Amino acid sequence: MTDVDVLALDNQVCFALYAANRAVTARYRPLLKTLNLTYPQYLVLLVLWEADGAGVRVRVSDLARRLRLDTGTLTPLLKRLQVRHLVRRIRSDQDERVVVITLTDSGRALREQARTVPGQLLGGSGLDPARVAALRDELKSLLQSLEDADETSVR
Amino acid sequence: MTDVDVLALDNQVCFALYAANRAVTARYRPLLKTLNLTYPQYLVLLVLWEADGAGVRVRVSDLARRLRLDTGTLTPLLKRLQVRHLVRRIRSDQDERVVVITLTDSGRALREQARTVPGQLLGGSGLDPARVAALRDELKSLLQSLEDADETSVR
DNA sequence: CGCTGATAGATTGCGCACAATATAATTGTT
DNA sequence: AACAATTATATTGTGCGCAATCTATCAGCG
Repeated sequence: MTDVDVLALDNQVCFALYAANRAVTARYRPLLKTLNLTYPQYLVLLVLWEADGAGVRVRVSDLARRLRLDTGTLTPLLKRLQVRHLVRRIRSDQDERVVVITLTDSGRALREQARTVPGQLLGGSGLDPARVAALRDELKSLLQSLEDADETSVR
Repeated sequence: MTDVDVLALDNQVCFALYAANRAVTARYRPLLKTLNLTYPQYLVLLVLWEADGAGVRVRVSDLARRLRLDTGTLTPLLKRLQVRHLVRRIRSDQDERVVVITLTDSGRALREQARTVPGQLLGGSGLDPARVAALRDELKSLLQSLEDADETSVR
């Protein structure tokens, strides 16, 4: 492969990622609109629902690590969910630096309405589930590679 | 598959896409920082550089179509590039609704500095070019499927 | 010509993303 | 105990990304 090809490939794959990501979240938008949620808010709730079922306490930093977001994104997002009484933000007694996020009953109840969301997405798109799963695994692998590289370069 | 699996964060392609996209653009950021560009600004310039070489006029709507962005994103972005004298925004004489975007000499010159950007990205990450190319093709195919579905649903 | 509908772009407003910085609490060290 | 370093979250500011709305222009048609 020539240098030119490598340069072009970089641009192509990054743009493909950029465009595909927006196309997919655009596909989510009308579905989540019925729950009055944005896509990042939905992701936060996915983590909270999962932890709630397992009886695990979720701190802001847990959400940050799981979703690869920082507090500049999460704090205002969580405040908006709090205003809507979907979550509570409670400062920990043991360590007063920590804020624990818990679901309210409304937040817990929203899970039932959200159950139908994933199915309506790819199900209604005529996309091959096996190919989609393979793509997901490639993306996870790519993410892992990038994060591993960051780790080692920092040390 | 149980309901729990469907809502599990790790099982979602969309999250993999979302996280991988941000990881890749984060990888671009320090490189583009040396040119004082953001990733969307860089994408706009890629289109302009390409059209400039081919002697093609680029309208705002051309950028919107190519990059899948709307004017609410593009207009302020282009104004910022204009303030920095990288592009000109000229309203067409033939059709006064149209705004044509042209490169200034500085904007054209920036292309040389940008040449080294892509190679440093995935090339320096020890990722297999063939796998990256396959990923690009899958993403393009996904994007195409989603856009085709939108087309038909509109009619 | 005057009207209607379509088209191109701009504007406003909201919600992310993220860098940079700040604040407060905790831990480690001496 | 005093203090430096670390950790957890919050705040501020900038730039997307997109929905909704607006203005101006153009094209078609009686």
